[in-house]
Amino acid sequence: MGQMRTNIPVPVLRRLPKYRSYIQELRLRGVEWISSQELAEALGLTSSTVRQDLSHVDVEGISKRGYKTEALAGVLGRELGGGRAWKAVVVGAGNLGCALATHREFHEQGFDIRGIFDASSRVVGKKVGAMVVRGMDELRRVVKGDAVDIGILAVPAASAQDAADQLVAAGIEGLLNMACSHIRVPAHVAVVDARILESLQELACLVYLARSKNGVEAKA
Amino acid sequence: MGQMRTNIPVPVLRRLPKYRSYIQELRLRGVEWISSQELAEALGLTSSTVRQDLSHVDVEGISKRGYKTEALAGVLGRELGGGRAWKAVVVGAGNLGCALATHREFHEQGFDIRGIFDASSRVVGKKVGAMVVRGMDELRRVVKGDAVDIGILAVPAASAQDAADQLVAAGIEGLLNMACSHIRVPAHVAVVDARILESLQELACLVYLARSKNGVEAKA
DNA sequence: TAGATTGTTAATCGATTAACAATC
DNA sequence: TAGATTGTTAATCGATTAACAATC
Repeated sequence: MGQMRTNIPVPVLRRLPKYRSYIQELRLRGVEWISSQELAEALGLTSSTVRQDLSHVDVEGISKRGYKTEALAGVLGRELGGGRAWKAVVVGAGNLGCALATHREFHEQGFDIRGIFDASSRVVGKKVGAMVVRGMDELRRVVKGDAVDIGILAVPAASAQDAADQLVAAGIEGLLNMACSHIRVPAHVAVVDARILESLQELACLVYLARSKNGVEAKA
Repeated sequence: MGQMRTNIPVPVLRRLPKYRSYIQELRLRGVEWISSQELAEALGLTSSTVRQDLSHVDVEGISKRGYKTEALAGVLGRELGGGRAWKAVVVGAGNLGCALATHREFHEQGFDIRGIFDASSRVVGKKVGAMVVRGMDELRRVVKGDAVDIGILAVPAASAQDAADQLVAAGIEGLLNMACSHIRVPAHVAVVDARILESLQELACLVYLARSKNGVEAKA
């Protein structure tokens, strides 16, 4: 089984997917070697940061040539996928929940969506890809029975805490919170906030900043 | 018009939405005052961090009582919304694109989706909420005509760069990239990666870490 | 060989935390 | 008043960057 390192600093961990997607692109273009300098330029980092980051990962570069893209792609895939298929369920069968439940890239990256659930009887029974939306009363059985690791929370902010409680009660170990809402869980459950709205707000701040730097007043 | 500060450190900026959603919840519960200590406990921070963070924002606490939730909610809303409606378009009318185009919370938080576009003639004309999917040939006219600020990129990784290029050519100033793919843009265009897959991977790492800490071997 | 590039150690920078006087 | 809590300054911690010997 692939070894996932557990001692990589979070900032590094967050950059690894960036490296991977860029390396993937390079491989498609037939590029076989890449230096820390080139990687840094492409991703907006310093070559120092790149070399430090890659030192956390089981790959060796070669002086004067850099890193082999094939080796990098392999090791980053193993590192990030954790070498295993993670099982997940989606709670909330609105537009976003359905989109996530059928998102191909999740499956390609080792996340296996085992079901989609919704509290509303109006959507229970609806087909979503190859799945059928089930009621929350079935959540526990599926999570326990399939040994599901992760719950993806795609419900409105107002029901996020309630849905989270049910997932935790069902025995889930990790929660991806798509809602823009603070949820509380016991210490043994990991939570990551997807922060879509927050990303949009960050972007708005950046645009605003860029405009004021250029002395341009806001449009309109 | 609301003043958005442009000199707030990024880590602080990223925590502000967390404060806001929690404060929002407190207000619904009728809580009028909150201390830095209580905020810190609820959000998993230190009271020191909370006070430092709030010092970047135009709000004053009162000794022995803390901060007024109403004042906090107001100032955080202004700070994050930027006091203006940002105009955005969505490119990519797959599940994710449609979900984002009709996402209520975006509108509530001051993001006005002015259109949804797709390169495939098979989906052009499809209804998405109150909108109709348009072809990429109309993108430029809409972006220029409506003075659209932001483009939301919800296309497959393989077409992300191409779609980004078209948005940039149309005159967009900021890009929210939902694809797990590295895109390059001119320096005057801001990009924020939504990192959904990455969040899921981070979560998997956390779950893995928690298990190994507890000496529990991976399930199955 | 000479020059480029790695891996790693040391220096810098910035964020978080601790501490405490001011104040309600 | 006495005690709690802010706002802010100083100390600590960790991440990023610079520098450079090793090496291809």
